[in-house]
Amino acid sequence: MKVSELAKFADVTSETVRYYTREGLIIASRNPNNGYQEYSIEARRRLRFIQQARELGFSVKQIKEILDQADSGDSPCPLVRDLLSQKVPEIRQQIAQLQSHLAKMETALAAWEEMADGVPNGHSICCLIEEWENPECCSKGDQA
Amino acid sequence: MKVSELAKFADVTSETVRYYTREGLIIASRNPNNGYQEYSIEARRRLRFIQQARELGFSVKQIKEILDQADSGDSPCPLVRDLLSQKVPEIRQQIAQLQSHLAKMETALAAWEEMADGVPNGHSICCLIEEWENPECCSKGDQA
DNA sequence: TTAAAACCTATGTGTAACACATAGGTCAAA
DNA sequence: TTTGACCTATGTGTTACACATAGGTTTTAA
Repeated sequence: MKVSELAKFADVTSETVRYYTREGLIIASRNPNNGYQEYSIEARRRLRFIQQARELGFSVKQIKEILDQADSGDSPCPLVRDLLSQKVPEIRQQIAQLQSHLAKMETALAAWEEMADGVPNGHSICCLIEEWENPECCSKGDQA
Repeated sequence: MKVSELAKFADVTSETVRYYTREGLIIASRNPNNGYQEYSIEARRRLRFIQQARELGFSVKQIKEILDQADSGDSPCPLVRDLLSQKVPEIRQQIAQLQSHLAKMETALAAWEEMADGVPNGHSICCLIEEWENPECCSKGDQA
């Protein structure tokens, strides 16, 4: 199958297929008549594998390592387990950070409901942001 | 103050200070004797503002818009509120996605505890990933 | 049959927010 | 005075593609 056929099959763009091919994650042969890329059923399986691994949070580089290991005949499973258990605490931290952001943003938005819009006055740009950790400046008539 | 002094003050690298300066978020004058960048107290305030806005999840580009608006004498507060209320649902979705990832990863890791490492066998690369949505293939002695 | 539409190719650029390297000028201390 | 720590500008690398360009190929429709 050609690039766009494989792409449609996996619901990605042709660019993505070409990218994975360039990076060596998918192997293609050449149609000698026109130089087009030719993908086999095997390529389709690999692309699905790549998608699942991406969904699990692996980077393209890491997936290449996994595929290379599998291609060389070794079991990639220990590597996969290793990478994944490293990733779990990272994800946890990302979630915690986002939740903290979200809480701050919601607090700020709620506090700003009844605050007037300050005009920049030389020592303050936007008190909404500058005082967002203790939003009180604007409500005291501290405007320009 | 010079680049590295400002950087130390705000606990960022000199590169970051230079980057913000290049992008026009911070304004510096030139020391005519040696061509060095000279930052004022005002620059320090702006840098702190930038850091707080970044912590709130604003992009550098958005912060530039906010600063430009403030510099032109208009209140940036409506813009800030607008951007922030757009951001809240995005963050929510990011959190949901990460939590879904995390759950999948933890399920997979737990299921893999007792599974043998499969060796790639032509129709499977790493069943840990390929079957991670219903992890059962490996436990059935489905190895090479 | 032919011409246009739709595909393919390779190459290069852009994205976000910096980090790092290079090459060379400047300044403070020993 | 020399050495080390600073500064300058410029260019490259990062991630995972998307998009543009220029040109060859294949398919479809008039």
